[in-house]
Amino acid sequence: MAQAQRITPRAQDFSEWYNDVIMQAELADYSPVRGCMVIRPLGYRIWELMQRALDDMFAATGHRNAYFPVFIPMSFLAKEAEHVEGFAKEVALVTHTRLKATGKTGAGAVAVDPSSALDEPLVVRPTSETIIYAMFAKWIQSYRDLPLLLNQWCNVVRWELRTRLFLRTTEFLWQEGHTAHATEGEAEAEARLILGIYRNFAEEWMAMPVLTGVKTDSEKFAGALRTYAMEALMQDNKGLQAGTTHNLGQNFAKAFEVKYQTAAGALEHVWNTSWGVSTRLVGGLIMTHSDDNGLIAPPKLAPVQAVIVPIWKTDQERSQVSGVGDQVKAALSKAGIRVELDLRDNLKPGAKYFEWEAKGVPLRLEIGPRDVAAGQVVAARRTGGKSPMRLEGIVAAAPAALQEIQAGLFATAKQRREEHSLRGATKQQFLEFMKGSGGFAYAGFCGGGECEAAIKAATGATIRVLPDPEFRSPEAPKTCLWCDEPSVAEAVWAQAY
RNA sequence: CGGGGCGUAGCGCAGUCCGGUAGCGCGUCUGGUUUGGGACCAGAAGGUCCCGGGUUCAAAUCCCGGCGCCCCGACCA
Repeated sequence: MAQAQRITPRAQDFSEWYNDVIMQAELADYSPVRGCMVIRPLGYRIWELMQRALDDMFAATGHRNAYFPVFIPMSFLAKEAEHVEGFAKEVALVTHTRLKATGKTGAGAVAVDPSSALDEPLVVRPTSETIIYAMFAKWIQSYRDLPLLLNQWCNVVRWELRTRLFLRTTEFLWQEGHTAHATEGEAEAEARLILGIYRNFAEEWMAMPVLTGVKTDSEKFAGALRTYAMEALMQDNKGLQAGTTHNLGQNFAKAFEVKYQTAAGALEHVWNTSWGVSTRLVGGLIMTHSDDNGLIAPPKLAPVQAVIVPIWKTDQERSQVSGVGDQVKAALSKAGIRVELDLRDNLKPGAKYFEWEAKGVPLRLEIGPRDVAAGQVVAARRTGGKSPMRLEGIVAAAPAALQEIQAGLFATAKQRREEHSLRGATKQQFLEFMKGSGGFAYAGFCGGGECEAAIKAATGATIRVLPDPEFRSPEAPKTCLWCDEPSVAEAVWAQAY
């Protein structure tokens, strides 16, 4: 009996499981360059579906897309003090513009042409605040030019020491929104608005429950006044920062002289925001839903939402079930479902089941001679369960099943998160929690960076977020988890990616 | 950047300790029989054994030096 390669079970080794799922679902592959990955068609399709949904939401709230260059003058990065410090250790530089042939063969056939050194090296963007606000300075003169609401979809490079497919790669894809406003209040409202969009996207499209809130100083974006984030809990009970929005205050406006004239005639610096989500979301999607059989894609983001697997013995049966398969495919396709009909005859049906399961397809429709005779298909859900589905009502029943799967994934993930959340713990309980299964621990925080650092040193856990009101515990904690001084805010702690 | 593991056919591995002409499973190709949960038979193709140097009559195997990748920790979305 031929057995394809198995996926390492989650319980045995979560990291290996994660890599196995990606490889077997053919979402991505390692590149010849360390820390970089190739996103394969199936993985890229998920990203495209994410892009489309988010892009529509950005557009609906008045944002427009633009594109800024990948190369940034090195001097730009130095203009905002905190920002440089944050990124200096991980920027890639372009220092030369030419190679030359050496006349040798093999690896030494080309070499850097020393005469082509750039006077000022170019930074490969790790993020685009500097180049974008340099341009904003040109474009913004009057309060009539505000707000300026831009977004760009692009790649960025951060020279990470330790990489993981989708979660942290040297080059990754993302969107970065950049806005300029007349007042602090408007910038603050923008940062909160986008955080809400991110949360909505995570919950409604990814079926991934998130906590939202504000980051502490030690975790905020380099150069920001305040950073907001959404945080999700993965199946290994580690937190994942899934998106951030920043109120940049006037830090960059001052560094890049982005000024506007008010209605009263005064000259003032603008207030900026920036915000982003990346291909890391694909990693979050994988680690939220998938199981030991492979990927589970939430229907709304599944590249293939339904696959039809015909089953036959004789040629006559084959043409019969294929014919019905064609009809079902056409009908579902017309109903807006992304559907495939798997007519390969070199694989037995069972082999196809395993393959499509590994690839995360939410709904499988099996059609055999007995089903044709009965006027039905057998509908198997990726999340478990098989049941007959009448052919006549299939254009309604299939979308309904997909909706149920989508809702079920969210409910399951949310329940798991709650089961791995600890509220009102003592210091001792907290330590045991972090040493044990881990998860989100809610506790009082004195606001001191020393306590934050001490807890990180002791447990590896960091404050993921000071949660927004709707996520806070019914009763506010009165004292700091670590030092017992009065608590200034409830904090959510977790070991995180 | 430290610790661990690994580098042999497209993929997963054995062979390395103890040197002697390159193996297994899966996949691929051809033909046939199959198909309601990973098909079977027969045949075939496919390898700079990570790279460089050394020892030896002889190196995947021993010695020296590199490189790469994965996993774990410190730093980060």
